[in-house]
Formats: sequence, structure tokens, C-alpha cells
Amino acid sequence: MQRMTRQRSAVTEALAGLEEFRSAQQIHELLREQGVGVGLATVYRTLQSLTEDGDVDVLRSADGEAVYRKCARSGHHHHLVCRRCGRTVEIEGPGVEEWADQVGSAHGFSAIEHTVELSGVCAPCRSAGA
Amino acid sequence: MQRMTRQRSAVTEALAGLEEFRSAQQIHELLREQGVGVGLATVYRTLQSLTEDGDVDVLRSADGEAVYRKCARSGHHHHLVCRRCGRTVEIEGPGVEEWADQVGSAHGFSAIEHTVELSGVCAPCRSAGA
DNA sequence: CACGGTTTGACAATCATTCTCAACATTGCT
DNA sequence: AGCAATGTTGAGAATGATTGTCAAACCGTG
Repeated sequence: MQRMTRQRSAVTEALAGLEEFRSAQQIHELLREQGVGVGLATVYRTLQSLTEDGDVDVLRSADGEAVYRKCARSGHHHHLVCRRCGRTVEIEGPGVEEWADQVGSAHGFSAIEHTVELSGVCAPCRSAGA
Repeated sequence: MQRMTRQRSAVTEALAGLEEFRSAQQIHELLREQGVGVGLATVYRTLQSLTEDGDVDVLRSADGEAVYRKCARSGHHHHLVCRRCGRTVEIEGPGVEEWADQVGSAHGFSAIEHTVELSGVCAPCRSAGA
């Protein structure tokens, strides 16, 4: 059973107000700044729970830290992240799923799962920067 | 300048004798079992160095631990890993690169990079058991 | 409002990875 | 081979994210 507590809604709202991926620590810090007292362990637990429910996406930054973001679309999808500013676009991989299954079974694998993440430099950052 | 030390070649050889992805800790343990004394920090440093040189692949397991494997092919490639036994097949993504670039530029992004990893259950594992 | 299972939070505990720095090994040079 | 210069090593400390602990606070229900 899932109870709606002050802390859980605080984390949910914090995510709702965020467009980009943030680490559990950053979210904890953010809540603290807003004067909302929530324990760090609770933030971790809540994010995990939300992830399991499919309400947030989780992926790993280059240094292995887990970063979270609310899901914009419900089904399976991938991300295109700007390496400069972190701007994120959720994308679909038409054909990627099929390709994954094909390649998998071609090698005798079943129950194929896949991870596809794209990164690049977005237009604003490109014109803005060095 | 890169010196060839007993430790560096030990790590390189250990990787050469391995087919699947292993964590730095596992490689360290493996070397220890073989009676080759190599410090853990050294294993980490060496793996990092080899990774930078493009001689080994690195990816993150589900729990965020970094795992390494020697590169079988030189160019860009992806992996299909068995979730049961760790057996790994290196694969090409015909069209994946193009798709990535297309999607990227469609959203105004440039300098697109991508991560594509597949996992599944290989035939031996599937027949072997529950 | 009382109750019982949930959830919380401060803090300890893990665990992978990196840092520190003195002792040591490798390479280039003679 | 002998030597100096400089990259490398390793034991252990340090860091940092994440998880575990467990008593106290809390939520939804009867």
C-alpha cells in the first residue's frame, strides 16, 4: 500500500518543477533550500519507489551517479541529452525495438532489453559557446 | 610516456584471458588468485589508462559498477550481454548510427554520441534452467 | 479517536573508487 | 653495467553515493 505523505508529495512536486535530470542529492538539496525538510534517505527511497512505479526515469551519469527525471511520456522511450546544458528531449526509437529483438534472436538470445541514450550539443549551446 | 611494468602486463593478460565484462574488483581478485600481487589502486589506474587508450571497453552494470573488457574489434560497436551468465557478443548497429544522427539533428543537436547496449538471456542459459 | 502497519530520519555501515606519498622500478643515457 | 630522472606502485586513508537500522512519528481506517 502506498501512502501519500508530506515527503513523498514534496519529492513529486520537486520533480514536476524540474525539466532535467537531477541526482538524489541535488533533489534533496533543492528541497532543503525550499525550506522543506526531507531526509536524504527518504529522498532515495522515494525516488526508487517512483522509479519502480514507472513515474520517473533513471539513468546513470558518466561518473556512475544515478540521476532522475519525471517521465513525460508513459511508454518505453529514450533520451537525447545536451552535454553542455543538460537540456533533455524524450524520443522514440522507431525500429530500434525491432532491431534489438532481431539482433538478439539472431544470436540466440531471448527476453531482450535495451538501453539507448543519445547525447549531443543543442542549438542554443552551439551558437552560444566556444 | 607509458612504461611497461609487471603490473600493467598482468592486467592486460588477465583481460586477454577473459571473454566477459568484469569489474575492477573482480580482476584484482583474479590476479590475486593467480598469485600475481597487484594493488587494487593499480588495477583501477591501469584499467582507466587502457580505457582511455581505447584498448578496453567500459560500461556500467545495473547497480552502477564499472565493468571492463578487452576490445575485440577496433571501431565503434555495441554489446549484447546475457543477464544470466554474462556471455557477451559484440554487435554492429547498421543504421543505428544514422538514426542517432538524424534524430539528433531533427532536434537541433550536433556532435551526437550514443550509447546502445542490449541484454537478454542466451540460449544455453534459457535451456539450462529456470 | 484509537490502532496497526508505513514511513521517516539521524546516523551508522557499505562499497566502489580515488587520493596520498614514500618506496621502487623502468627507461634513456653514458 | 651504472645512474639519474621520472613514471609507477601499494597500503591505507579519504571520499562520496547509496543502503541499512530502528525507534519515533504518521496515515488511513474502523
